[in-house]
Amino acid sequence: MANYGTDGSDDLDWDLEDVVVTEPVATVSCNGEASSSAGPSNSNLVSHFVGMGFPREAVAKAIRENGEGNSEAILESLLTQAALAESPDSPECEHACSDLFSSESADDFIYDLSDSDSDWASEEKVDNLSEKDRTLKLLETMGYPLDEVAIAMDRCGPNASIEEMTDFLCAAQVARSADAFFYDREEEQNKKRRHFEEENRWKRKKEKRFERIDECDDTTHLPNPMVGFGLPDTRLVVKRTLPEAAVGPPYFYYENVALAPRGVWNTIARFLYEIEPEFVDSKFFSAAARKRGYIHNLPINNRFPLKPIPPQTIHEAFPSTKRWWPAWDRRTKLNCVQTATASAKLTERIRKALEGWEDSDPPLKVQHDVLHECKKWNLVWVGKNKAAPLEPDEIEMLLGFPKNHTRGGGISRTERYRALGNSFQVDTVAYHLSVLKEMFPNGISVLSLFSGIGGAEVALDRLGIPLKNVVAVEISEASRSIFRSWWEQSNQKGNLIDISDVQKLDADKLEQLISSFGGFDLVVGGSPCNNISGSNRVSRDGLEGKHSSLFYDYFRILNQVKAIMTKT
DNA sequence: GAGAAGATGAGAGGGTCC
DNA sequence: GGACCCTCTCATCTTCTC
Repeated sequence: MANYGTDGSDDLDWDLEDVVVTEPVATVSCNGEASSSAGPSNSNLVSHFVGMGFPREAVAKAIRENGEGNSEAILESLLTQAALAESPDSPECEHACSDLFSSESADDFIYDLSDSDSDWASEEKVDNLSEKDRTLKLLETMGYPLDEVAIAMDRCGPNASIEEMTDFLCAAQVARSADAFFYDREEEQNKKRRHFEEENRWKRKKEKRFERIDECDDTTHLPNPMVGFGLPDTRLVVKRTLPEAAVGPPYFYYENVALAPRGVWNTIARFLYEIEPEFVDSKFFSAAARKRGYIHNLPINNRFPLKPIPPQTIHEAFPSTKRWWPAWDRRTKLNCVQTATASAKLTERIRKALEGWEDSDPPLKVQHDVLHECKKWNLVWVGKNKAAPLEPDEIEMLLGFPKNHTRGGGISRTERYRALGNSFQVDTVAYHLSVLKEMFPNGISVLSLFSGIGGAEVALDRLGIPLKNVVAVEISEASRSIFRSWWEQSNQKGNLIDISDVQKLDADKLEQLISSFGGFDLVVGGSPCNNISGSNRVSRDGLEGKHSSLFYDYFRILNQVKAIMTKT
């Protein structure tokens, strides 16, 4: 049920709104000649602004002043005109203000007083009060809020008459109403501006789309469902022939977010031998979605999944949540695990929103809002009305890492979330890399760029492929520490070399590494997505962004490795 | 000062309706 | 086919806390 104000202020706002709506027309219509000047050449523009609610004459004037080509300036001018027409100094507003002191209003006060039979109005009691208290009670009985009366008494002094006090209170109310009025007008203007901008945005979008069609179609069509070149237990229907330049050695495997800005995947593919990306959503491998694109030169026949098959639904992954899961939350899979997590304040707001609906489902609006937050932040139900973000160890499980993979060793909770949010989904990657098992029974040498917490290495290890040599390049000290810790704990027999920055990995260093290892069998990595991810609200600059431009280092290093290995 | 917590949209694709 | 709405997204920046 909606709550309405009880102090009468709503009525006041409605009255003012009625006055306001009529004013711009009356004021602007003074320029009657303007309407005829809007010639046929700009009739569409006139219709456009008239459609937004501006008077035709005002539109014509604004077009004359700003020119047809500058629609934003026209809008500004129209908004300014409307604001001036409704300013408190204008005669129209004075009229509106004077209404507040009209006889009708006074009648209301009288009615209130005469009709009052409360104890407050009892003559006997009033007689017993001090002069100040009597004034206060009288004004309150007249309908003024107590706190405002107190302020008025303070400002007007103890000896002020009732008339002086009512003058002060009326003036305060008028001022407040004017504020509300201007706020409303501002809102209305903002609404118009938003509407205008939205329309322009769509226009630009449409134009861009046609421009693109004219030039070349740089759109990447994401498959729906996003199953890549095939899933376990499904018949492979995809056949591909790699360009000659793409054929290994070494094999390479590149990963990034699927939902990149337009043109990004085309550019990546262009640099990586024109190989078609394989777009896969990890929800087909686990209980959480993770839409990623992979470009690789691996065979795609005879892949097999990691065993045991991980939980495929939320309830399989977190059975204890089933008890608390509301029937109206029909999620079976979680959304993409990201680097940030929900705040305690949010989960508190959810709890409070659901309290009071013990015996029935909350209203649809509440359900909708709560579900929106649950999906956005990947919340699960851990108690009555208690939604909670995933714990880091739960995310480790969802992503296919061993329990406590990121825990301890000086790694903070925030660093764990960040590192996990940036990593591979191990089961998905392992499915693609599984074809290497037959080829490298005695072990594999891996150049792991942007290695993070070692998703690729964990996948190879879980596939049973021995890690002979691993050169891991990762800028985050925390991630390097996590990976090295896993390497030591999992009793790896091979060599691990870690390097802190891909930009330090030049041709000389690569030559040195290749000569000591006899070459790399696999170059794997997912370059930073910071400037590509849809979650980035500040610098989604695509492949030219500060972080994501490191893709070109992946390309550079891969080419250098190929060149050096061909030479030797 | 470092780490944690909290607040902050926009862009792109897909679905639905007309 | 276009308009509109909904959903989803490997994040970033500021403020708070210790």
